Amino acid sequence: MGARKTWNLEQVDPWRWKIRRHGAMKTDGLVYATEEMLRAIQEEQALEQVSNVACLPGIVGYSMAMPDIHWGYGFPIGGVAAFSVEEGVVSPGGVGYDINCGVRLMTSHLTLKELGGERIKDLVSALFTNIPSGVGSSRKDMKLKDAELDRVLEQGAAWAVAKGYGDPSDLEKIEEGGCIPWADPSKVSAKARERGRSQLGTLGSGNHFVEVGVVEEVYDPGVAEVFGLHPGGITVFVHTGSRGLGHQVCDDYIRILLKSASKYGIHLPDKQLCCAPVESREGRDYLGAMGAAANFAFANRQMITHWVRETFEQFFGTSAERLGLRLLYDVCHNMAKIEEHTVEGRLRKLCVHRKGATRAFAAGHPAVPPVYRAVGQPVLIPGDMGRYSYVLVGTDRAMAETFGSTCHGAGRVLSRHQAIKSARGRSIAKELEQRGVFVTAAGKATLSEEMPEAYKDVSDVVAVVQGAGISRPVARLKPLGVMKG
DNA sequence: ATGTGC
Repeated sequence: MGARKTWNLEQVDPWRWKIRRHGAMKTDGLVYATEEMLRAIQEEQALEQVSNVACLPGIVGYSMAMPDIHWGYGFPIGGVAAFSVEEGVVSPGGVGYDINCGVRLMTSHLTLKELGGERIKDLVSALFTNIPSGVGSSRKDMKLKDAELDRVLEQGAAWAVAKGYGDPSDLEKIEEGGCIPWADPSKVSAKARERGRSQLGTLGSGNHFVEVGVVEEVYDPGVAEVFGLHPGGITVFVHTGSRGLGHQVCDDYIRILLKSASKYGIHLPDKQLCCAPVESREGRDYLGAMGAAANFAFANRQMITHWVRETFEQFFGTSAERLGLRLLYDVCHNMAKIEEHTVEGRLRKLCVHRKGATRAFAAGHPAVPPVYRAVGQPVLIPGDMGRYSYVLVGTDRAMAETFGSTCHGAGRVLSRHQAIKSARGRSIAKELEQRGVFVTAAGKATLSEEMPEAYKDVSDVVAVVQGAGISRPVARLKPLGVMKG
């Protein structure tokens, strides 16, 4: 990656830092972080990636980085960048390998009392039995035929609901209603289809998880009430994406778009930023395939939600309705979407890339479900498995400044390799149990890779987006039991 | 993230 650069960062306020436009940059970079966080970020060369993104044609506003920024393929993880639809580009590196990786949260009528003692262990074990997880996990009983897979890729979560996974009322509580309408299954390669065919309804590995938790603290009682969050209430997080299908789509289109730079005369400071004009054939094809992979991920989370409900029904011997297991919301954190935003007083059509960043639309926005429109979009921020997670809400400031975007999680501080090294000779499961969190994982190295110290303290990340005003805390959740992939 | 790296 070359010699480490000394960054000329200009502090705007305690939460914002500007990278002044230099070299081939077409706009400034804007990093949301505290001074302390910035030191760690600089060592990772993620800031060079923020500058590189600012060099791409048609960028509108700043090349931004959220406080959970770290190094990624081409674009940093935690990156937000918007491009003009007419003159700008779309880039697979700006979305990431796990297309529509995202999080959903369920609330319930259950309280801590009903999960006391050893019960949480049995519940997590039951989830582990009912939801396929781990690297290469598949469902042998469901190898989708091509026509059926096409419907998944076109309809997303609605396909799953039509098949009996969950309730039609779930759909209104998913970003985009759980369906990217411009998805084009015909742009998804045979190889990607083959990988996805038996993986629908599986969790995957790494930081993907199902987590049973409890509402520990409410910061905004009014909004929490609207979201159905009450202190002591049991919640369930589902974090997963588009599995091998989305990975293959990304791989396929990186290969295709690597040829677009010379064809369209785009200067790339880094080949990993390969991209094509939004309105070119290659650009439209990628968006179509990406939308299809996103719909696969929506269907995936919907199916897993159904099995979570079934597991709770078996475990507590009563219906999911009586348990009140209702979907609060489902957010995407690896996506590029065509959205309209007001820029310098003018309404513009933009291709907004959020890679490891969450949409955080404010109250009143038509894309916020009617039930939440008066308060704003729920923003789901999982932390590491030992500490806590947050629910935030979108703000007007986010609309004005970040194209309605905020952070997506804690962000790594140790690489997977470093984490494994530092976990050697320890039992991460035992350490977590001492902190009151029961964990189980499909992969042998997963618990080491995912141990709490491998991540920033998510409360520090949330403090930055709160301080900057681009989202507002509603509640903090504590994990009780986690099933990892 | 990933049928996980050359």
